[in-house]
Amino acid sequence: MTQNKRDISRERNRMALIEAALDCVAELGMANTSVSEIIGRSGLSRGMIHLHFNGKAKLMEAAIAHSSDLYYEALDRLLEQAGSDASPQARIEAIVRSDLSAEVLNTRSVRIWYAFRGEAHNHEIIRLYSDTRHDRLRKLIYQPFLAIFREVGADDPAGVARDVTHGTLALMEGMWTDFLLHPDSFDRDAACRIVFRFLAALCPQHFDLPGAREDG
Amino acid sequence: MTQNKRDISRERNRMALIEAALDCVAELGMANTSVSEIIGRSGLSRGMIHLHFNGKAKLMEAAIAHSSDLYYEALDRLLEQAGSDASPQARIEAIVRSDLSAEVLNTRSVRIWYAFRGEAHNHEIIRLYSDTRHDRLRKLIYQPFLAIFREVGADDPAGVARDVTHGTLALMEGMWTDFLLHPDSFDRDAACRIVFRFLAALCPQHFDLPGAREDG
DNA sequence: GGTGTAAATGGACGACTGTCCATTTACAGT
DNA sequence: ACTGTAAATGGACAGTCGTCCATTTACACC
Repeated sequence: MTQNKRDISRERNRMALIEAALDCVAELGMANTSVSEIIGRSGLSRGMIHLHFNGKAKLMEAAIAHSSDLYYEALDRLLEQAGSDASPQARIEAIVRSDLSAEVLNTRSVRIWYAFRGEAHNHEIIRLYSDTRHDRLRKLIYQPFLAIFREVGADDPAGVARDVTHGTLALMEGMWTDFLLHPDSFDRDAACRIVFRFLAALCPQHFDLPGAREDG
Repeated sequence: MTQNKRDISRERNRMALIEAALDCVAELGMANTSVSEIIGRSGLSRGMIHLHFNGKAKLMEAAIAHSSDLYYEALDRLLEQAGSDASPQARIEAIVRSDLSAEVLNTRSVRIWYAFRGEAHNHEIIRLYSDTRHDRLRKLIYQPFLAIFREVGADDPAGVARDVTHGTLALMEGMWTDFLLHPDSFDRDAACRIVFRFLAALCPQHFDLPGAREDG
């Protein structure tokens, strides 16, 4: 068998350390995440971090990688169940709704994400994962926008799609920040509505929200 | 005289500690900002932090307060020179341009801001200053939007203005994040253009950018 | 100039940090 | 059941953390 009782135990302990580290970051922040805290939460012994990761720094790198994986998995799951053969506007809507859903955007995930990013300039790896995540989301949303602006015969569909993609990502980023600072009063529906109101104004034929454009 | 040589020296040292602390946060992040580092940068002696602030925690609180003041001052200065008797759309434009200008948004300021906010949930004071800053910006931008949507006779001008204000702030927030992660490749003009493109789509009569709306 | 008082110094202090290794434990293969 | 090997333990270790205070310095007032 490829999975010994040993290997299973090893892998389980490895993951326990990563999860404990992420819990720690979410609750206490980067500054207060110590080896002792992580060990205490995992219930394992002190030497495990050095054994599995060769030090705290490498553990944190594994933690950011895992955190990124969790984000992708949740996003993919939601997008898959939304259907991939939908219209461009439906795909964009699904992405926005997924990115702002409770499964992807919650207290734990947002705190971890901002804690890591607050230290991005000190750790190459964090920047790398941050960029990868951003690029992937950008590509996912750029294609449908490009299709839309080609369809309506825009002068420079690629340019417009690029700008609108950039703006839409910035909008979602801002909504994440809102959630970080006020998780209790945050209104997911309102956040979606505002994003769609902006998109409806930019392409009323595709996101036909009544009253999106109040002027003109 | 109200300002002794002593008082001046005292105040100068106090500020030196705050500035050193902010430099530290900007360069090393919250996690690596230690008393020793701050002292080293300020050139003062170890006991000064306890003497002036009664501990590191209080010094950091003073630092976030000072950082917030710097933001307001720079923003006010730019808005004042833009003129306050301008049209609603000109005022909004001035706010957006100021918030994305080099004076307000630079490597130091953005790193400090995100470092503090990454730990917001641990420190009541940080959340307080973050909220205050956000509220102030929101009010500054809400009024002109309200004027615009009243002027065009929107069904629910207050509601629309609220949503558009929310979205515009989120957009700017997203642009700040872009700058944090890629200060070298960040394009201020492009960032402004994208914000205005979105606003032009929402109210074409007021932000008449050619080609803002490609569809409809 | 002498004196009182506040500012400033810098080292001592215990607590805690992350690393690492000698030891123990437990599973896999024979 | 025995043995070899990898996993896991938990304490020792040097280094750094933030706090605090006895001492020195320097200014303001008389």
